[in-house]
Amino acid sequence: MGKYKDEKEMLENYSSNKYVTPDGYTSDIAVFTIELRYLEEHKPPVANLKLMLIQRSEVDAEGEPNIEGGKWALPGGFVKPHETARMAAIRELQEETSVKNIHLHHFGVYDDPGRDKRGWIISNAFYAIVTEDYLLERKAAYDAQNVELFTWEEVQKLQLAFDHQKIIADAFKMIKKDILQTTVAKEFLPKEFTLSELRSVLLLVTNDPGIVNDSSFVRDAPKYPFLEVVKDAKGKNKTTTRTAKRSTRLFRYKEFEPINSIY
Amino acid sequence: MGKYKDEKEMLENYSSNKYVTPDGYTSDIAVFTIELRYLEEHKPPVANLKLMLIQRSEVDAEGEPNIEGGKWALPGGFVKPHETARMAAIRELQEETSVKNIHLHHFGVYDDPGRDKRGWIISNAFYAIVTEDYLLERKAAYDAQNVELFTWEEVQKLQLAFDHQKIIADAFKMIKKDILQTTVAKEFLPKEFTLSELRSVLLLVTNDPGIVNDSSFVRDAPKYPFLEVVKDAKGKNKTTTRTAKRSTRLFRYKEFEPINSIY
DNA sequence: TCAATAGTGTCTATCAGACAGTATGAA
DNA sequence: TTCATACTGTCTGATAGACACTATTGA
Repeated sequence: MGKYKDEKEMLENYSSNKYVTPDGYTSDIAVFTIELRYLEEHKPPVANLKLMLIQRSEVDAEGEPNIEGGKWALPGGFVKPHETARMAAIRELQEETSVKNIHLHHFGVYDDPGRDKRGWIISNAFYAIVTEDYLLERKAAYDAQNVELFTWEEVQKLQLAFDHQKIIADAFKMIKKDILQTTVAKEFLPKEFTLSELRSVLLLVTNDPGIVNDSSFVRDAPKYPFLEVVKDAKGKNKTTTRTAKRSTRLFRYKEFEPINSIY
Repeated sequence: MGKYKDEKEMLENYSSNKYVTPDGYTSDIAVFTIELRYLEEHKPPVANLKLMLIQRSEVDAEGEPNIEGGKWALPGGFVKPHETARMAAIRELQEETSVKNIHLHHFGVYDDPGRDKRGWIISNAFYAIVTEDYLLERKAAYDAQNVELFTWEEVQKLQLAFDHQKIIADAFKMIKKDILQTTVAKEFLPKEFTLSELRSVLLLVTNDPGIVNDSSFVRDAPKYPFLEVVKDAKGKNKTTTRTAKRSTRLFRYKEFEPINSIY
């Protein structure tokens, strides 16, 4: 028989000192936006996939030199006790961009020993999708130098903090895959959108002829099981003229995720 | 100016005591196997997706009552410093099943506060795929009571340790999705396999008519861009009679992962 | 021979890609 | 009227699902 009489007593005597434990548990968030630029009236938008980065300050709150100061990095921070990594990511996003109710997707854990000079620090990587207006609004509130949107090509040229170059490469890979294989594209679009708007998002990540050819796309898209045309009270198709002079149908996503087999 | 003259000095004074840190960082592995049972000679096998669980001992090495003792659980354990969660998973798998070079896929992080009574303990969940013979061999070496293979239906009836019920539910969901959307099915099959063997794996996770209908499947499968027929030295199709009296073609996977769009 | 699995042939409806052509409405 | 975008029509070849049929071989 052991020295504890039951599990309760055993738990009270449990100490994490028995094990070496991590020095920190963090969440980093790759905040994506697709700029849907309506360059001219009554024209479909031009799309651009961009990532938000912040420039780390040279000194911390106490005036000490900041770790990886001056470099560009993903927003994020330490997970507090009684929080999950996801909760921390949501909190950090609110603190840093005042964005709520956002699509947050966990896509990896980064725990290479040596990824952070401060010690054994584990990062949970999420990507978030934010509409452009949120970020533009928010950017004004910041020191303009500190927050910037970058395309993948631009990111590659930057000096990034920690292993964020790797995290960001994975984030772009994942989001491009997810746009094609899930219905996340909806997070980049208004609730009700035209087919040309959807198409401009998809063209960022594929050159499939069925999407490149606009008449094939408009023929097939209304049959997708996860899309539906928006009707008004009288049962007529709801339309807009923001992408063309001729009024065009609006679509929305249904609440359901298809799974597409490779076989 | 701060009290440290450079980053080096600052790092030397960095202490993780500034933050509350996790009490443990672990990896848990959902070890799957597909029993391909060749019930009769010259017949296609019957497939069954099973998960390996271990029964936690009532007392630990020191004779103390073990946390969640007696319950069934995923194999796994603490990540050591200078290890990644993946390295720990590989190590635990070797220690517990002596299995090497196995397909390991990270599919989630479980960090709900309160998921482990011992404190703030984070688990990285992986699924692994192991051929049946590995496990059968290994099972003999264990106390027979301790290791068992379970189907999803069987798992649901068990009392499981920690939040392993949730992790396992996610694991089954993920592996079923991955079998259809990636080429992991190959991990369940011999290097060279017949179409009926592949079909019996796929039938576990789909009832798509193109796979259910055997003649449609054999017509289309040779055209899949990630499959190829195995040729012998003379350029003739390599065959086997393990699934039929008539000799049948062998296939193998090519080194490439297709991505299938829902659009 | 029969039974069981592998594989082929064929029919029909649908679909994909290409592209021509029509509809609409602001300028 | 022109032009750009939103659609519709149509042609052709490929594909999907269904299912009948042939091939092979051990028992």
